[in-house]
Amino acid sequence: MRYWLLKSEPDEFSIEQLRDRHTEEWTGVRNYMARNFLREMHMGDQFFFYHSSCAVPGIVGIGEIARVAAADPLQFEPASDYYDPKSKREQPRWSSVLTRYVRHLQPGITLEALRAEPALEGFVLLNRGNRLSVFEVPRNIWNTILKLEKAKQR
DNA sequence: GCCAACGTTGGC
DNA sequence: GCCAACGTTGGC
Repeated sequence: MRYWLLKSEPDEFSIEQLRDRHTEEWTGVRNYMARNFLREMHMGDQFFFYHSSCAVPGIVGIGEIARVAAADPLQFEPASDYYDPKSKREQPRWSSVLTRYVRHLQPGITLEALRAEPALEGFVLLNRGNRLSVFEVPRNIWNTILKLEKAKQR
């Protein structure tokens, strides 16, 4: 099993919405590196749900992959912001996975707190200028972040 | 709202 | 295939 991080602006789609709907198609990824990661995901892989471009950015919860990548339906919807007129149905350019809610982190781990943790030095998320919205989380980093969550419960 | 970082586009 | 211009992301 592999671990991932998925970013979303909570104004667009939040962890609360994923909790309420149980599952949701993770659409709208329009970057080739991010898309390639989506295509590597397996059923049961877990991911950190990250809230970006908001008052307190950070990791807010955990989800899992409920279905492997398939054609992102929005690329064929002319009315969608994510419409891609160059994508062909015979060979779709963009992919989406089905995500399922697992749990909130309690408490969430803010970007500020992540940056303050020496063990996380070198984690892609914290790299200067990182804009990728989908990437892998190494197992040791995953475990470190879960330990941080536990430590903050005391 | 600013701006650094960086991916993408398109002219050549 | 190079690379300048442009657009987007995302923290602050």
